[in-house]
Amino acid sequence: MVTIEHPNPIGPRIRSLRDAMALSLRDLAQRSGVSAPMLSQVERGETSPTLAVAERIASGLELRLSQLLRLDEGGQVAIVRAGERRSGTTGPASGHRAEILTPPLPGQRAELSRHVLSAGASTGGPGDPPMHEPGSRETALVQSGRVALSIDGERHELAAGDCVTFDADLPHHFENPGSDDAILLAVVSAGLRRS
Amino acid sequence: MVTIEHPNPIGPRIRSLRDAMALSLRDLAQRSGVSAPMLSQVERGETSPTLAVAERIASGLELRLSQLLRLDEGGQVAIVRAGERRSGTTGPASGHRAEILTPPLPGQRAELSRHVLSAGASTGGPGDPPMHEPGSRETALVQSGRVALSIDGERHELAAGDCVTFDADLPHHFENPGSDDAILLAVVSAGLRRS
DNA sequence: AACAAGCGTACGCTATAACGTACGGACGTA
DNA sequence: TACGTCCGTACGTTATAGCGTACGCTTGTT
Repeated sequence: MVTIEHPNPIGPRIRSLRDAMALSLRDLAQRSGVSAPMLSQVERGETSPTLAVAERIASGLELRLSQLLRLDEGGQVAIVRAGERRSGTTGPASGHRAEILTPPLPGQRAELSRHVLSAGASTGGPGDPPMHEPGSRETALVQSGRVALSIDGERHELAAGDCVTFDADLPHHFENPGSDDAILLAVVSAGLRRS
Repeated sequence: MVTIEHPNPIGPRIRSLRDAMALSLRDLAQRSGVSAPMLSQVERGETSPTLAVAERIASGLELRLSQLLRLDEGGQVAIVRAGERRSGTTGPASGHRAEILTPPLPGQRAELSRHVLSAGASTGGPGDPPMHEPGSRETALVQSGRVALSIDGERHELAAGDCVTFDADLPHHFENPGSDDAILLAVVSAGLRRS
């Protein structure tokens, strides 16, 4: 009999939960409505049960199926420590320093980054192409200093504490017209529709 | 072909997510490695896929299977309306002050808020229901002080500059174990679109 | 109007899930 | 030692998952 491999090895988890509840295969079969031989095959990884059966097994273990699955999903909390930030893209001859604060997870819904602009520095130029995919939105919070956002042919002055939200797929850049460093936190949300 | 009834009608959910992503059955088939006719049967409730196939379908929709299942688990999520957050003080005998920095625009993709926790204060308690809709994710940046995140039965210690990302639809809260105020910026990404 | 492309689903076939029965081993009791 | 009970798993059978092919419908283009 071949062992089926699938990303979430639910079988050992079911067995350990069953043992913790001091149940035999026949006990759990009675509670869940799934046959004992079937439970044995699932626990040993010999077969992949259907969702309908898996829900019954979870119910026999007094869990919802999503809870049962989550027990084997490690690492869904991702912490990026202060010293582990990734450097972002910065403009040429820059004065623009960027750090990405969120982890590089696949399917990450929003990216948080921190930007420092020296006096006179800019995140890009008027002719730069948009750096984000269609449909994405950006929110930027000015933590200190002053910045000007140029987008869609308009210039917007922002002071510390101001928060701006705009379509990130339009050409845009920030610049620091002041004499001190400006610090920005930027949140970019993935576009609504992606192909 | 008889329609199979099972407790979690995942089929319509898959179809609405697929539509929201503007994918055809053949598109999703390519992304997930599950055949288009099979996807059609699953969406129409004609068959219960195995866990192995269900995980591949979820992956094609850029979700973990537990996330996909949670979307249809009614009664597990209580949503706190924006108006309640905007009052600025939440939690009993609080010491927790919150400000929402992003505008209340319809269809807002990510919400940015700032939280101040006094020494010993907490954003909620262990028994609180989850505050965000299924599928949403949260990123929190500790700007100053220290906080502990409790989620899914685990506690994570965070220092100034640390950034944590997690499933916001699971019950969670932050607390300040230190002797000084802690300041958090939180980004919550909109959950998946629902019909 | 004719044609092509894309779509969702019907159908037939194969592989496997899921069950019921029965086996062998371990353990407890007389 | 012999017997009964409980356990997990092997095996054969049936039901169904899962695939590939092809159909009919809709839409867009020429």
